[in-house]
Amino acid sequence: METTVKPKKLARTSARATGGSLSSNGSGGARTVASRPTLNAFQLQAVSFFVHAFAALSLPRSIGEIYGLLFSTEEPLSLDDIIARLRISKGSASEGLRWLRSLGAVNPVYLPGVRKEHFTAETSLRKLATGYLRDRINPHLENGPERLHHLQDSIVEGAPESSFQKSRSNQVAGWYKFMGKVLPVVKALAGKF
Amino acid sequence: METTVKPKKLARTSARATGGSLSSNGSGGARTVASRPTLNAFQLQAVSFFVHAFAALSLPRSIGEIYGLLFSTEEPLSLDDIIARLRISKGSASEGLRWLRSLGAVNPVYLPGVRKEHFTAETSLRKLATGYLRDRINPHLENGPERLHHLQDSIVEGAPESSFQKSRSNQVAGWYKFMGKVLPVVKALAGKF
DNA sequence: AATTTTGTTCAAAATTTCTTGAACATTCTG
DNA sequence: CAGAATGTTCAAGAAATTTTGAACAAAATT
Repeated sequence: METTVKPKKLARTSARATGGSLSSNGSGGARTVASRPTLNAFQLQAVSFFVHAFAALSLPRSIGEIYGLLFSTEEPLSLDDIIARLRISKGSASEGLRWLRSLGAVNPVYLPGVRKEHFTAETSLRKLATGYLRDRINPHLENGPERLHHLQDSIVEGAPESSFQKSRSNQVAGWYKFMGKVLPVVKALAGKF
Repeated sequence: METTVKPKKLARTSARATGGSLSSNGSGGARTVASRPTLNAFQLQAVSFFVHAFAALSLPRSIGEIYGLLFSTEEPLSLDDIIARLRISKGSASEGLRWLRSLGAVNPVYLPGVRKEHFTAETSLRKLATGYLRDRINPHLENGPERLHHLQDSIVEGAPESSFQKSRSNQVAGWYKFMGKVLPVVKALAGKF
């Protein structure tokens, strides 16, 4: 009957196989510009790995797939390469690439004489962490001071509960201070990897 | 035309007002055990605050609401108190409370002579962070070594791309080391708030 | 033991998020 | 410039998650 607590994502149904229809190719990857729509064993593992890892951050599978493919491929790949290899739609690939690019998780590569834009994966943890914090965490922290003020302004001076409420407000203020302390440390540590 | 990048959640439609139908009550909160279904200004702000904050972690709004209510209420509240005040279903309240409890974000309070289980919010950042890391992050890190091995095992020794693939594997190994370094530091810093 | 109180579970409904695919915009090539 | 190549956008469909509500289980009271 499973009486144990199961704090995962409150999920109940959940299920979306990592598989799909990614064909594997004995060995070959891309050559100069790549175009053959198969993944080698390493690429398959990498895609699976990053789909899982990105899911931990509640990011869509397509983004994990794209990053995993680029991470595991030495040659720069174009939008069409990605579409052909991962069998995802143009729309997903385009939006996914944009997201990764804005984060700094993917680098454009200029290939002389080649029209299509090509990309490789950024693997510097410092850059990845910085980009993620900048795009996904900071936006939530920025209006922090304002939100804290809202909280403080809603306290009725003199009311019996005001003392309790003030201590809670201070608690929140402390959390913001914590974020201010911990984020730089994380970035500094990330720089070493 | 907004040509600027907008890496948020890839959301396009999105919209679910924070408001809802939480009635505000001039001043009064709960008395001893609470049961009047209104929120004071401070509680309203707190609920809004935590719904927003939890959303940053992709957690459902009901969980943010419950934690926000408990955080902003001095008296312990029961399941029915929460339902009445937040106007959410029994199911949501029950599952949300279970999730918060298993994380350690909510503490059961024993009130002599009272049947219903009552709860207060845990506000120690150390406990909150520890619980979150334990329940949401560690599970993803635990099978890390195994996943890393899969990656390494898929490398074909001697193949021209094996050198590249090995360097990528090492990259991943480094990331796991980073997590091993940074998590303890975060916990240690959290202890001070 | 029957009844009431309290809390959990889960199928169905509501909502949100993601993917697709085709239309559109833009840039390059001949 | 016309046509082709490349890439973006977004409405509609598909899929996943969250919420609801009622049935069920467990514990306490009479």
